Amino acid sequence: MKENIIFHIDVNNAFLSWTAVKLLKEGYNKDIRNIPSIIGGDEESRHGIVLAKSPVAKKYGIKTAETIYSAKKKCKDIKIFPPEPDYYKEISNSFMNYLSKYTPNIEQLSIDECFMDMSHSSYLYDDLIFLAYQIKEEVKEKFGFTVNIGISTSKVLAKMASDMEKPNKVHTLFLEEIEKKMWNLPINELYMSGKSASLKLESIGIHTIGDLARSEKSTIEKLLGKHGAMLYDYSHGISNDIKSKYDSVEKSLSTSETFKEDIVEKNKLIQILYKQVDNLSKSLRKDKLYTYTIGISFKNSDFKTYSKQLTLDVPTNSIEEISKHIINIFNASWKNDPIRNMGIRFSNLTDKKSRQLSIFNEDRELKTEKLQETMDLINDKYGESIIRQANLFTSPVEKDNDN
DNA sequence: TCTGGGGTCCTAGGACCC
DNA sequence: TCTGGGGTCCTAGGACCC
Repeated sequence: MKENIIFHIDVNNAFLSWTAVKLLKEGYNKDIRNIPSIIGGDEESRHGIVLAKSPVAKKYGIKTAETIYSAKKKCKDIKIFPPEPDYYKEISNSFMNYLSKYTPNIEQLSIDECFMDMSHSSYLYDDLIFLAYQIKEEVKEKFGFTVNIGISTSKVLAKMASDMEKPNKVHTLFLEEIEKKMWNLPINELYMSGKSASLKLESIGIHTIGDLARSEKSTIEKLLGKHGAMLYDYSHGISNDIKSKYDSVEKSLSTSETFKEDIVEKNKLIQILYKQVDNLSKSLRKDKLYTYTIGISFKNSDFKTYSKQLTLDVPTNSIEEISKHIINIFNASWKNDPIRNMGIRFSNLTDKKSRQLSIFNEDRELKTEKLQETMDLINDKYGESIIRQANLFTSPVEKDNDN
């Protein structure tokens, strides 16, 4: 039997590279990959974090997800460019589409990375490494950005490999290489060993991936539970179970928004919830899905988060019904505190087949669904939601507005 | 002029059942 | 006065990823 061969392909500084390519195409005189630059959200609307950085910015110690405020302190000449999500999606799609010509077994892990299962390709082993170099060059030629390609026999090792030296590199990380190439890395560079797990591991003297690999699995499991057992296995290159977000059916849908200013008015919050229900339930209906569980989450001015959810007996995707529950959940959970960020989430999703219609309401429900479908169609055609439920326009009556 | 948004999975504790 | 044990479902919160 042939061994598994997995490629992990990762775009170098994806958002920044993609914006760089776009700017060059538009005639911009600089390649922003070669200057201290970042892609960052708008500070004014409190979206001020670093989404991607150039290698030069990295040299200043700027990290992804830190505040733009602090990035500016590290480098006062930093150039900041806004993210362009629609453009990124477009370029990601054509990139993935291009890669899929090499294998049908391609698994997109996020907007800028994927696994390619090359096990059943007709290429010979040595040719596969050559092929990786070829793909890397072709991508650069065709799209104008560079990638890293990691090659191994499992997803975890392929992912660890593509993360090694950047940019524009191909790395292998086969089992016999992990001791030399991976065990000397600090523990927080192991995939899925984040801040919390790494800190706990450090506390018992585990500083490198090798330290973890040489420890007792049972000790790690006691410390970190199931997650610990998984990390231990990862340190030995065992496991093939990174799950793909894009291929499988969605397990939950959510949306959330950070406000320009904290909101304390109940009516405003409720209006925002209605808007979120309108949008998110549309995705539900578009995918022909129904949700059992509906929830709201809050982040207040102190950055504390809390949430409340409700599971229904009969799943739904009706804007009317979801709105009704959302209001109840809101009333039962909002602590009257100033809210910085609020969002809703649908989970426990199901498709129509497994759904049980309650017998008595079946007729009415089907009619409502038909109506909703028609409304979605019209709204799709004319852009914005020109037809909406009446309750989206009228402010709910609130008598107790004093506390 | 601090700190996004969209996901997945796990855990601890409570309710409820037999 | 006593108060098992196994299972399922649900909730809230948190860790982790890009």
